[in-house]
Parts: sequence; structure tokens; C-alpha cells
Amino acid sequence: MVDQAYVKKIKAQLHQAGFKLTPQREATVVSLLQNETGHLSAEEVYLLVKESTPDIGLATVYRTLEILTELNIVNKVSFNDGLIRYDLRREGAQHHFHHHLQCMQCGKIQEIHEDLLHDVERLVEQQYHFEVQDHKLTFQGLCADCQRHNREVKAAAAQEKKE
Amino acid sequence: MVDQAYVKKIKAQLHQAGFKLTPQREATVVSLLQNETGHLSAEEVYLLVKESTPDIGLATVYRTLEILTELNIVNKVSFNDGLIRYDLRREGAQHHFHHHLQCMQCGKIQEIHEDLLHDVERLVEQQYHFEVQDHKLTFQGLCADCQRHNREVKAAAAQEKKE
DNA sequence: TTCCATGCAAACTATTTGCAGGGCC
DNA sequence: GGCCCTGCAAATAGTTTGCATGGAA
Repeated sequence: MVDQAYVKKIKAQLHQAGFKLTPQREATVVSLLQNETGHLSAEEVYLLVKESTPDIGLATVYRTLEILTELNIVNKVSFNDGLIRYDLRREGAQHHFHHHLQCMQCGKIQEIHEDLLHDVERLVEQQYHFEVQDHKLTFQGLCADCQRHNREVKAAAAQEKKE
Repeated sequence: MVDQAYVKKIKAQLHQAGFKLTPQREATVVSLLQNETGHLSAEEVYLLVKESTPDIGLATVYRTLEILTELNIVNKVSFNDGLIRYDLRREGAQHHFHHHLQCMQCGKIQEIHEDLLHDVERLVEQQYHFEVQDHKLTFQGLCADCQRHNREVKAAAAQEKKE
């Protein structure tokens, strides 16, 4: 279920930076991998890790997430709910962090892994002389499910009016 | 210095939503307008407003910023420093929130008011069936000043090596 | 032994809330 | 009078830090 090769790679990255992959850190990484698109907060990661490693402390989770952020294995993201959320970069996604679709009705967060910004980044570099290293892009709007749901509600209301 | 017509418009928006433009609220709006690209935190807004309205409370600033957010006059933004920052939407920028360039070296935040995402949004709507209402886009990298600075440092180091 | 890493608890910081008072319609 | 708004202080919530302990090299 979890990509062991990726865990190994992360272990190597930690070692190279002078950190060890302790059982707590490994359990944290595994939880993140098992919820790759979960956009988990520190607390949520903590609760998940606790299932496999019950006596881990919340502070350790915070410290691990901080290390993973430093190593650019995860990115901090925020969807304006007051929490920092931790989002795993995909293996190999060195220069292209994925994009998000945030539904303002149901709150669901979808991911887009296609690189949509290549041309825009070239333009920014040329026009604003800004050297782009990374980006964060979130679209806010209505997901397909909520659009359908709204259409149905609207149709039902029209029907009722007619009767 | 401050666009009075815009203040009036905001006043009208508040009224329409059932709020009053009290002196405290007006002072807060004016401070935001005077620092349109300042990406101020609540605390920073508070300190600025205090200059003109010394006995305003921090809670009032928070409450005002919350109202302005609801009315889509400001947007909350976050640059991963743990603070919520409040960014004035431009008058008329109903459907297009501006973009940000965040320099990872000096921390400066630049704004881009050109709409760069029109085509990308069409693509998202067609391909992902997501109805885009708004977006948040931040590029992270090196601003022109820091690039120049780095080149100079590098050149000086090379020069020193030669001598 | 040395050094990193841990869990716990305390500290800290940003933000929110409760409440009594005050002003305006 | 009723209602919204305010300032203050207290409460809350997320995150960070200090410290004594423990384990691996």
C-alpha cells in the first residue's frame, strides 16, 4: 500500500541532512503517504500516527513535519480555516507543486497534478524579472458534485412551484 | 491621498449588508487603503489605526476585518509566517484577485494585477468540471533585486579569488 | 560517553468570545 | 427602549519550547 521505495528515498534525504529516520518519524511519513491527498493538519497526522504508534507525542509530530518541510518533502498549505496543513509533494515533483480546487460549498479539496503554469511562469520571469522557483495555486469555486446538487435543488423547486 | 469615492462605496456595501460605517470601521478601512499593498496582519492594522484613533481595541479591528472579508472587500492571505494577512481587493476586481510574487530571500511581496489565469481557468472548467469563482496564486522565488545582489556577490567572490 | 530524539508540560501567540457599558435611531 | 457596536479582559486553539530521560553509535 505504501511505496516503500519512496520511504527509503525520504530516509536517504533525512540522513543526508543529518537526521535519523526514527520509528516515530517513519510512522509519520507513512501516515502522510497513506493520506497523500488528505491535506492533514498536524493534529490529524498525530491522531493517525497514534493508531500505529500510540505513545508518540504531538510535539514530535510537529517537529517531524517541520523537518519534512525544510527538506521540501511536504509543503505547508492553508485553506483559510486557521490550520496549517501538510501536503506531500509527489516523488519527483521538484519544481512543480500541484494545484488545488477548493469547493466553497462542501469544502472538498481536489488536486490537479498537471502543470498549468508553465507559460505563465515564463511570462512572469520575462515581464517582472522574477525568478520563479515554486508556486501555490488554489482555485475557489464549485465542484462538479455541488453544481449537480444545486441544479437538482433548483429543478425540484421549479417543479414544486408549478404544481 | 485616500480615494474617498472608494470609501463611500465601501460604506454603501456595509449598509446594504446591515452594518454601519462607524468611526472605528472607517479608520480601519482608511488604514487599509493607505497601505494597499502592505499585506498587513491584524496587529499591524491595529497599530496603524491607533495612530488616528488611539482608543480603538484590537478586537474591533479583528471584527471589522472579518466583516470586510465577508463582503469580499479584503481577502485573507497567508505567506506561511503564521499570521493571517488582509489584502484589499481593488475596486472593481470582482472576479479576479491579484497575484503575488514572494521573494524567498528578502521576503518582499510584490503584486501582479494583470490577469494571468484566464486561459487556465477555462481549461480547469472544461477538464475538471469545476466552476471557478476565484483564485489565489503566489509565485515563490527571487525578486529582481536579490538576483542582482547575488550576481554582485558572486562576481566579487570570483574577483577576490583571482587576486 | 556523546549526541540526537523523545514525551510531557508549560509557554507563547494569534485569534475569538463574553460581557457590561455607550451611543444612535 | 432596543439594537448594534465597542473596549477590555478572559478564554481558546494551534504551535513552539524547555527539560529531563532514553537510546543508538
